Amino acid sequence: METLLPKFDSVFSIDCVIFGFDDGELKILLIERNKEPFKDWWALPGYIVEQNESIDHAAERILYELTGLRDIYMDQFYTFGDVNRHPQGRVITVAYYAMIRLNGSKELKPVSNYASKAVWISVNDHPKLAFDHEKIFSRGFEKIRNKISYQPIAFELLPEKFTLTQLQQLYEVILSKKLDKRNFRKKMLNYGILKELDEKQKGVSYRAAKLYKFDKKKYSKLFQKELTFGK
Amino acid sequence: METLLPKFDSVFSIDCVIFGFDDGELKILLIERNKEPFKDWWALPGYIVEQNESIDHAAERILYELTGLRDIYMDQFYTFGDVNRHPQGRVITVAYYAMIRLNGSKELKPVSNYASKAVWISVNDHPKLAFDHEKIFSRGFEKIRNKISYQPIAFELLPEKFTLTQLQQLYEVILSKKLDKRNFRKKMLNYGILKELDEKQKGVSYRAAKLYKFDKKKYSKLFQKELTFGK
DNA sequence: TTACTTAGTGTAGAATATACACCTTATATT
DNA sequence: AATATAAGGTGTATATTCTACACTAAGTAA
Repeated sequence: METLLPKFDSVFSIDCVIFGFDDGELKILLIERNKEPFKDWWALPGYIVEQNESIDHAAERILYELTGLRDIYMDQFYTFGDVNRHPQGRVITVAYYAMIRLNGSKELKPVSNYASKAVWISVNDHPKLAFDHEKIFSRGFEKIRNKISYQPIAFELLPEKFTLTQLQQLYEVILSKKLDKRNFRKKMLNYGILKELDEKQKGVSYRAAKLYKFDKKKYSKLFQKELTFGK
Repeated sequence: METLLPKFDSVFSIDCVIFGFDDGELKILLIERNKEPFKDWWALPGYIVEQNESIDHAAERILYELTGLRDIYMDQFYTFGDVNRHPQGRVITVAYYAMIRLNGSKELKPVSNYASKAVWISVNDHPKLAFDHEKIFSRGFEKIRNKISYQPIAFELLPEKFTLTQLQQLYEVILSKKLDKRNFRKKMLNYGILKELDEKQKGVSYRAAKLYKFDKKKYSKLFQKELTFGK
């Protein structure tokens, strides 16, 4: 174990709150640190922004290194800049969230040099986190909870083909409350951004549900109109 | 990697989009730079974050240095981290917005070392800005436009006592559209966050309007309920 | 065939949003 | 005093959206 705390100037880092949905549960990707400080603690995946990369690029890189996934929608949500948030010096971190499809089990890549492992852990049952990562996580969760209320971002978390019940379950875990089935379906179908497929769920031991696809074109038409106060 | 975090020649800065409302116009506070790069250009007020201050503190400090105002509500809205956004090196900037009351003319303090003057300029008619400040400004404007649709933040911009017409004008300039007088009043009064005063406007050459005050207590009760999707 | 489990559907009432025009009141002018 | 001017202030009918609520249909497993 190292004891000497090095001195350094200000550093930028990125931390990622990466959400996945599987088996009715909302999960986040956590790593186990293999370095001081907070060695052996769980933490959000994150790393230093390199000198010649944009912060968006850094976020994508970190996601890629951990999951092998590219071209995932990521959004910056807050920057944490308290003086003492990192015990070794001044580190300001820009937090991003991402939402990715976990089709069954999505294997995680062996992780580079700063983590011994990376796992998907249920948001409702996650361990204590290093640094101020609990704060970052909560804020990220809050962010998607708010966002889902006015933009159906939830599709990012579902497989390409999904049932309305799966969609509703996802809303329910993000919002932490039960929704009415009929009202939910009415509202979703009314948006006109779902395409009904000629296909049904397979491998279930009860009546199979219709599958739907998300219609990206209609989505952008609908939701790029800005929010309005009304006349 | 060892415990030593890499040392980069990176700098954090804060940039502020400071809104004011006066005489029916929405304004922002701009400075004229007296240093290279972008000497003599207009820019958003901003400065380097010091080693031992939080980013929130830095934002407040910058606002104070320019306006002499403290305890103003400021909110971080986005962090800009493109590699080449600053011609002299890597500068990542955290952008904040603030809204302040301009009662008639609010005099600005003589500005410290990085600006020759600071002035209020109408948002609809502002000069070209240095760095990527146009992008920062637009994003900040967008932010308050969205926010005002679900939280009546506009009160920050008005004098303590105001008329409903003033409030409506402010909404109109932020949203860039005309609103219906009766519907606007109905909605605002329904929120229950306005206190009608026993006082009228003075110094106008027509029928004076009733003055209202913003009721902070009722506001927090009402708007701390989070946004919901409904049942 | 029966039991089980989830899929799928409609309607009525409440609340909210929208469209729309005229009289009132205070001041300034003659 | 009378008149002109300019903004203040108000109500109602219609459309739209939100909410609450319960049963039948379809497929699978025993």
